[in-house]
Amino acid sequence: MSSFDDIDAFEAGALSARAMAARPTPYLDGLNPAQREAVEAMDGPVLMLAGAGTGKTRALTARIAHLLTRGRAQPNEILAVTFTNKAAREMKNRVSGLLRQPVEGMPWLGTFHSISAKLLRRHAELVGLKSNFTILDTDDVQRLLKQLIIAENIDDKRWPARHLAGIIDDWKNRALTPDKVPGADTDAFNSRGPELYAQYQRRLKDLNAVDFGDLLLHMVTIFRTHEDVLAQYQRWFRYILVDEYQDTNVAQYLWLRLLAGGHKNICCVGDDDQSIYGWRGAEVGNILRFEKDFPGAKVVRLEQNYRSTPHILAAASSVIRGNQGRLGKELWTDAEEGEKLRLIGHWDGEEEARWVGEEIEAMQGGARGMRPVSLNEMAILVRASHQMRAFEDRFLTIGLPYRVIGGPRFYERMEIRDAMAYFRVVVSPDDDLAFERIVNTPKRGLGDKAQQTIQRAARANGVSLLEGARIAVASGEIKGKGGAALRELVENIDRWGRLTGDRSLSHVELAEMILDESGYTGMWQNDKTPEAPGRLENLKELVSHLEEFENLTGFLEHVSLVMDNESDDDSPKVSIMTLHAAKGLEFPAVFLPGWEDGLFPSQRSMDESGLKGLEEERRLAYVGITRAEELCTISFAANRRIFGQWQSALPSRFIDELPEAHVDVLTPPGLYGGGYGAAGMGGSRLEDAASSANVYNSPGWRRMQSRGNDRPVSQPRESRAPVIDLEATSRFTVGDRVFHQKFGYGEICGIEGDKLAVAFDKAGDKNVVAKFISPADEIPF
DNA sequence: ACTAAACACGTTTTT
DNA sequence: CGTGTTTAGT
Repeated sequence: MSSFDDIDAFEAGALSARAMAARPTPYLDGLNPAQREAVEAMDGPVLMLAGAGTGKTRALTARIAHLLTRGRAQPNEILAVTFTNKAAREMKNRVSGLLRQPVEGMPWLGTFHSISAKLLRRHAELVGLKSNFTILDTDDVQRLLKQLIIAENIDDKRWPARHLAGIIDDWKNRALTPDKVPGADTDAFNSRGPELYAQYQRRLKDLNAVDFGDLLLHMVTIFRTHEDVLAQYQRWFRYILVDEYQDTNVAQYLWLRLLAGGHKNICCVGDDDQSIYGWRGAEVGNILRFEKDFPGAKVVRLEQNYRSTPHILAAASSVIRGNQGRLGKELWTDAEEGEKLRLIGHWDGEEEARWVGEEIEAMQGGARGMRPVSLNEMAILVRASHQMRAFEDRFLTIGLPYRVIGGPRFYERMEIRDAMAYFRVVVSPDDDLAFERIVNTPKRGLGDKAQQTIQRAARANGVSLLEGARIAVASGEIKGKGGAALRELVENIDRWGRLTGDRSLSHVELAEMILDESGYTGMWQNDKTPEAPGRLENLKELVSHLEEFENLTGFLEHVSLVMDNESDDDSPKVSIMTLHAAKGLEFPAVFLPGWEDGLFPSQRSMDESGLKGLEEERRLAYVGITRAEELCTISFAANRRIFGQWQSALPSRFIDELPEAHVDVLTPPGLYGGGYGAAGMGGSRLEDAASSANVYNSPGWRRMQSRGNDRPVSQPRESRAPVIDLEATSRFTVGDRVFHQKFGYGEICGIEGDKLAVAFDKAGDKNVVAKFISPADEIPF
């Protein structure tokens, strides 16, 4: 609602622009020649091919600083697009750091989605929407599609909504509106795909809603059909910068090409070797084709790596060499040799987790003559999120602090979505999806029958569900207990809605009031399940997040687009995340577990996309290795429990592609002499080495031996960790009822040192560090 | 209408 | 194995 109003203000900037031309350029100091070239080539198309750790963000931010300092553009005339909110945030911070002033005036630095949302709110009417449209998340989308599928009498067992959601998303990524779906795709979803897609779009329009894909696609449509609007923005955005260009899909590509079409001042930064989002529509082709799309483009290669040791770089480039059709880059560094990569095989996934835990503790203490490494400097990068559990379980029992990045998202939790639905209904009373979600949560005695009555009343009168409910109550169609509860709900929503404009009540207080008076918090307070306290805790956190926003509307917009949860807790913790989530990050010490064929490279990826899939997996391996600055440890397990079934696997084929000269092989005797069956059978020399080398030079192994493998279960008194927090245990006695964040409720059956033996109701017997346990009656709220 | 118990199903990766 | 979803029983 703001940025375009200052279009005139900018014209007045010409004078100050001239004044700025003479300004110093400290941000250029310390750039290498390639970076400098990319920064100083301001006009015309530029492709910056930036390998991992080559100072890409530095060059990008310096370029923005340069454009501003040279007076080429005002802060609000630069369009800078990233993929993640994290990247956008970082860029904002770094630009303001360079300029030594806040860049509040860069409203067009953000993700494709957030910028598109901003634009679409201005021009919504051009695609038949109102500017206060709601942005649906995947959950909303699937519920909507399910309704459509059922209404069409399609068996939603055989044709699940999530499947259709995937197909439609794919079409949108390829910028295909329902009328443009190609003939080859018409057999999708039992031949009903295109038809359902069209219906879905109509339904979205009725609901005044969009999904993620629409944010981009609607803007592309508007740019294509309204020359004046496009021209306006082509003039307005004088310079365009794009981060992670290798990850753009067709819709994003068109979006960019349209906007850059006038002056062609577009600078794309990317690395074809780090393209890992092909499965969600990213087209590596976009980056490979850049010079054709923008003739005369300047191509700059950033190849000097400032992040990793030569060993790490050698391993990374040895792996990525296996891919065809690369633009070709060779990373080099001035850094010291450092340590070789380490490779270790384990008997099973649990042992792997145990070993990594020991190793992390050893490194914290400064093992192998290496400096002590803080937990913040270590990360475990997995292929698939289900691998995280083994590590979480292990770290929980030994009391090793960890943080999961990108795990189950805060805003995707049920209680948060419920609370948000309440806010949505209050802010926009015709948000039917939100109303549907909360009408019987908490239980108000409104079952299927009552809800159908509401639907009918709404449809018959052409009004929203909320109004339908009002009518159904007034006409006496819904009577009794449910009717009374529904009347109260409707009146409450009205009242809360009036209070949004009330100055004497802050939106935070209003939110608390809504959750309280609706009976929603009460519902969880009365809930006896183990997760209820956690949910109440989350609601509390939600309310506290609200304080950072002006009002409920601003908060809702933020949440629908910025689904990431940055935690402000910076106490030292090991990070656990997927390889995808790790892109763009770096850590002194990196663990890469689960290098087994089928898991990594993922079988599914290879089945679905063949060689292309395998190559993307290989790029993922490249991304993983290049996250490491000093030490990179790769591991695999011979056996893994998946779906409750034990399965054995071969070491990843990527292990064969590691350069022997740069890798140390460690092996625990659990595998020695054939324990790891298939290793010797025609595998690579590294694999052979992995089953025969000894491991006694590994500090993690030494610790493992001296303590016994199942330390927490039968810990010898003598070898107990020196720091025992007896205070933590003193508040408990045997027989107490206690609560644990992950394991739920239980009863103490033993105390030893700072550990408690607890018989959990659901999770069974566990030994847990006392600081993770609280008395059962000391539960939040 | 709500609860408990059986049951199927699934694990990439995300704005 | 764990979760979420459908079914049968109150």
